[in-house]
Amino acid sequence: MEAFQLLSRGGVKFDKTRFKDDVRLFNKEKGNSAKRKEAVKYDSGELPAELDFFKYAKGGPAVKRKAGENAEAHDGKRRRVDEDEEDEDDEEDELGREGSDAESSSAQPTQRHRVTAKGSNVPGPADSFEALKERYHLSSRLLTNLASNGFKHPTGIQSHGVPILLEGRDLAAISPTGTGKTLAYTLPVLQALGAPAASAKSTAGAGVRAVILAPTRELAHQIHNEFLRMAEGRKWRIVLFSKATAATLADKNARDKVDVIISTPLRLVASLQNGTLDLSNVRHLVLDEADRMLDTEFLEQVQEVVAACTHPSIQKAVFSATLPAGAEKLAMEMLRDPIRIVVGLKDTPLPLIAQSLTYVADESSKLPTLLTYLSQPYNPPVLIFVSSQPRATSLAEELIINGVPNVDCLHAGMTKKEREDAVTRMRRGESWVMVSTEVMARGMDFKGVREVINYDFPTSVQSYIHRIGRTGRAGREGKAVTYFTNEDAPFLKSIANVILQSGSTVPEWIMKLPKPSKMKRKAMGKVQRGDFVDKARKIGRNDAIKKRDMIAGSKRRKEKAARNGESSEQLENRGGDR
DNA sequence: AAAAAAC
Repeated sequence: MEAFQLLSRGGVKFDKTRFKDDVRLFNKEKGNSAKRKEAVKYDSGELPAELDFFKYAKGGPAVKRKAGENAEAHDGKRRRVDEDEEDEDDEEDELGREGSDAESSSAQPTQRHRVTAKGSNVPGPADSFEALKERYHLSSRLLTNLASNGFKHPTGIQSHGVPILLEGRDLAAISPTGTGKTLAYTLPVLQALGAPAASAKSTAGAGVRAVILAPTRELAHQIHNEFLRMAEGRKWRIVLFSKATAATLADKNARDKVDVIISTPLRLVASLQNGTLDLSNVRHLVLDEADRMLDTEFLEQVQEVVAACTHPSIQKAVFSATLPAGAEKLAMEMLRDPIRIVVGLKDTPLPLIAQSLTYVADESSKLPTLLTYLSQPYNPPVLIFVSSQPRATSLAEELIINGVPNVDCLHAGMTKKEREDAVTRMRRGESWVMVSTEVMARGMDFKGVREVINYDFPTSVQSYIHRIGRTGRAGREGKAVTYFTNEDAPFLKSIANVILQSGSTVPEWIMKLPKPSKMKRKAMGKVQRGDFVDKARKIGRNDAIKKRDMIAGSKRRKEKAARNGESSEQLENRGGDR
């Protein structure tokens, strides 16, 4: 526990302004002197030099890249793919930076990914932000804010999605992680607001006019930041809904001056049930991470929010990088005459994320494998996913005990402040190794993340796609490693298929594994350690795979053998399970 | 299929 407290040290207040500039620093944009100045200001002032974690990297014991080299390489690559957007939540950051990165890129983002649109009277895409101004009178203020935040060219989801939303249509948008989805709804919502509710000129009626729902606090916070950046210079009241802000809105007068609310569902539902919130004037409702929001655990809450949005001309939109059939059906049912657009291949990670699978025989082999990995040169920060809160805590402790520097931990069991601090350290590049649960899997946009390690196997293809999507954002390269044990074998093939589909390679023997359903049944049926994979190393993979079918019965054999006094070694040589 | 997250 002591070690864990270490994790929560460094009580840096989460500060949006500062955060924004952190992001800029990462981009080390050239040719934007205004931004550069700001960056410099922070560099020499509030922001510690360590913000540039490459410096750390240089001095750190286990880090391979040198300061300049890393950044250079990174920059060069970024140029190749600038246009995709990020996932659901991305900050504009990537996108915007994207713009600056794209300076040398002649390719149009929108041509990079195939975009498919379905629906009636689909508006054509806009090739540039200026085109949005011409076609839809996108406000000069928004254009200015786009430019000052470094957004030069719309990504695929932006050029297709923004016109649809500006025309007031309902939208289901599927676009890979890190391709700028957040901005794709931020712009139209702000454009539609017009005069702030608080201003005398407002004709919008009383009460909040736009609601954005996201599955985690961290993501809601990030979206809020994005809204604030695009709203700069306007008096819109954009509220990140929390217990504290909800309290201040208990007063109806204050409430009626709010333009946009960004919230997690339950928080909103609580206020609705209190009677301290009225959504009858909401004209725009966005579900970010839509498939997650339509999960059974969230569905009821979301439906309650939807039901509370009673304005007849409400526009609804859902965004995600993944949208399984079940979720899509639910989404389509709540939309009116929707347009559905898919950027790239649905449910496929970005090809610029280099993915690999690493076999670790069992749980006990994971930590040594990770420690070995972290003792060699790597690219910080590394984001490590585990399956539960206790495992996140204990893995972080283990890493600290083993001398890994700058380890952080983030899960929903931590206090609000601890969570905020962890995010801040991450944003500043102070974390080299961040151990987290599924809470970080979706939407979070940390530009610097080079590597994702799935220490615990993801529990779904969607989880896999979102987790590894924390890297490779806004056209950058990324690397994702997934550990698998014998117990994960039943789910291995589905992940392997995803990897193949997105252009990375997997060992041939994995693809020869039988159908997941069949394997799963075997795994559930008492095969303790279906360690056929382990055997594969000794006796050749194909043989091992054949033997796998014998594993189910092996326990019985084992018991019998034990009775006969046969050693497990002998058993193993016969190909039976231990 | 299974856990995490939401207050």
